[in-house]
Amino acid sequence: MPELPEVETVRLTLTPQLLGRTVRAVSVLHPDVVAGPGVTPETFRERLTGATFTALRRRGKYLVMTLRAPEGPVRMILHLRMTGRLTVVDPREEVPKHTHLRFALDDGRELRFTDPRRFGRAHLLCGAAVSAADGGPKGLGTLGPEPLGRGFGKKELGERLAGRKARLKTLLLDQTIVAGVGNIYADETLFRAGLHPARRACDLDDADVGRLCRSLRSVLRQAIGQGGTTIRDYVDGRGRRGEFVLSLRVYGREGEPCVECGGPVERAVVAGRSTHFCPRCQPLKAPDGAL
DNA sequence: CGGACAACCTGGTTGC
DNA sequence: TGCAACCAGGTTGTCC
Repeated sequence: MPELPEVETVRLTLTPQLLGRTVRAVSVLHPDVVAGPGVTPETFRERLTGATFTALRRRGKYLVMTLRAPEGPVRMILHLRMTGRLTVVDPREEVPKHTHLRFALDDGRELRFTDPRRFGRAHLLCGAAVSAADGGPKGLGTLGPEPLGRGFGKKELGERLAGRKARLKTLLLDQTIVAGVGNIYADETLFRAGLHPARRACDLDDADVGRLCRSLRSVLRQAIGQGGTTIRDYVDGRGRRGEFVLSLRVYGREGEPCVECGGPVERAVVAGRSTHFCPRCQPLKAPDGAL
């Protein structure tokens, strides 16, 4: 599923293929996937036709594309949700089922957005709305800090978790605490930090927060280095699968031996999500004999 | 604030 | 072989 490392990989692989390219034609094959103030499939097509890609950025799980058009700047904000794919291909390639957007580019190639479950959205902002602070999809405005950002560290994470009674899994999935973490990287982070997913944030000591922060950042960085995680649907902007799936230590490994202690990895529902962990390496309570 | 749950969707898997 | 039930999970919204 596209989480921060997958969206970052899509951004990295699309950037050289899109920067400086001009959109020659746009097809909206399903009206539900376009969104934004007053945006219809017709205005979406009109505003993007003739526009040139000038920047691709990422914020949390959102991909933010800025374009320059004769009528002024345009911003397209995409969220892939669960099964969204964004790829640049040869237009002669067969158009897959559930392709909702097609952008013909001036170099003869084509940007496609494909999403079987149709949860993903392409949000369009034009003119003054591009620079407005409150523009774009709701979730974008309330995002917490970027976990790989320069200012982010143990101190900031600790402040955001301070006094919270909710479970760690819940808070890692909360995009207003920290941006970009989903089910896979929440589980992988907690395993590497040796913290049980159902632990209450307010119970953590200083060292726990430090390990949580370091684990979060190292897991995300390593996953970006391996092109993200492909369980089933995810591919990058060139159609390649993510290799971090080979580095997963608990996600999807229910019943298999823990890579640290050899005990079986367990699965439980925490925060309404399938949650994978090693009960021995991630104890909920301190072992007997500890102070 | 915290937690539970439904809704949005389709495809894949499981169980009978 | 067929078919129904269930599950996957990011986000929003509702309710207690």
